[in-house]
Amino acid sequence: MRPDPNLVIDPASPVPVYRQVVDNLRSLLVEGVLQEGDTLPTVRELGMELGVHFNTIAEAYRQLATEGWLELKRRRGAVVMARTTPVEQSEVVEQFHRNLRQLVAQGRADGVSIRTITQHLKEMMEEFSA
Amino acid sequence: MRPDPNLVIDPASPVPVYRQVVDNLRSLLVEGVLQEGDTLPTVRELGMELGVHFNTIAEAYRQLATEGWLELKRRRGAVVMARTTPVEQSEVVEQFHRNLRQLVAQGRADGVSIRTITQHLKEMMEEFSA
DNA sequence: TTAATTGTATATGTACAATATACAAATTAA
DNA sequence: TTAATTTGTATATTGTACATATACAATTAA
Repeated sequence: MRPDPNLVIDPASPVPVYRQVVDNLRSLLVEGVLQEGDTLPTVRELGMELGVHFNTIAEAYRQLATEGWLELKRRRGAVVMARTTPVEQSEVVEQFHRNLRQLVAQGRADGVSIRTITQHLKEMMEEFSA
Repeated sequence: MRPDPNLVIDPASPVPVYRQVVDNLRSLLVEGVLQEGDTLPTVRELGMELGVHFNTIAEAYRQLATEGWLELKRRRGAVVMARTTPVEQSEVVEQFHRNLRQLVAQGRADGVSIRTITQHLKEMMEEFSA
């Protein structure tokens, strides 16, 4: 079975397409929407659907394979693997903190109200307890 | 006076340097660390400090000027302007939501624990009520 | 008026993103 | 077993964007 991840990519974004694909899929993997043993669409299928060349998708899959999320076999497509989460490192935490700050700042600058931001942060936290 | 923003840039990051500078400064602007009337370092000063070419800094300043944060005058340097926050738009909010999701996913994939993430999200919220 | 300081404009080298195309492996069907 | 098809891979090419070098223009100060 090939669950359609229903990705949102923005061709106008400064972030390269292959990385948008990586980021989208990583979210689904972390959240468990895509689980061990699931098979992703073929590079050609997903490329067609997103309107980009299949090599761009292949690059994204390779990146996720490097991160330990996927196993790529010829003809069998990309299969989601079991993956052990790395140990928490302070440097990574600091990077996370900086990125979060900048994301919130970007949102506020773009007009997202403090109320809305708070709401989304809260939602995000509640997903964990659930 | 020229407050030193004390920016953190990572030459190894895939995010281009000029955008790292933009993101860092935008945080300081949104948070009010840099306020109306403040003057930023000259492009050559900041470039020297960060070890990049001054044109790279100029590009960042121009970006922030486009966003309405800075006014650039020859010889007078970059001056922080009063800026009216745009009205909240649903599309922007959705983008913010996607970015937040991806940031958290990235963090979890890199080993940041749910506990740590929750802690940072909470901190961020508390900054608003303060 | 002259000199120094600063942002701007243009050109260039380099790296990376995205594609085109040919190839190799694995499955399926005859 | 063999041939055809489906897939990911490898390599080359093209275009775009990042970063720099360098010359220029404007403004301030001496």
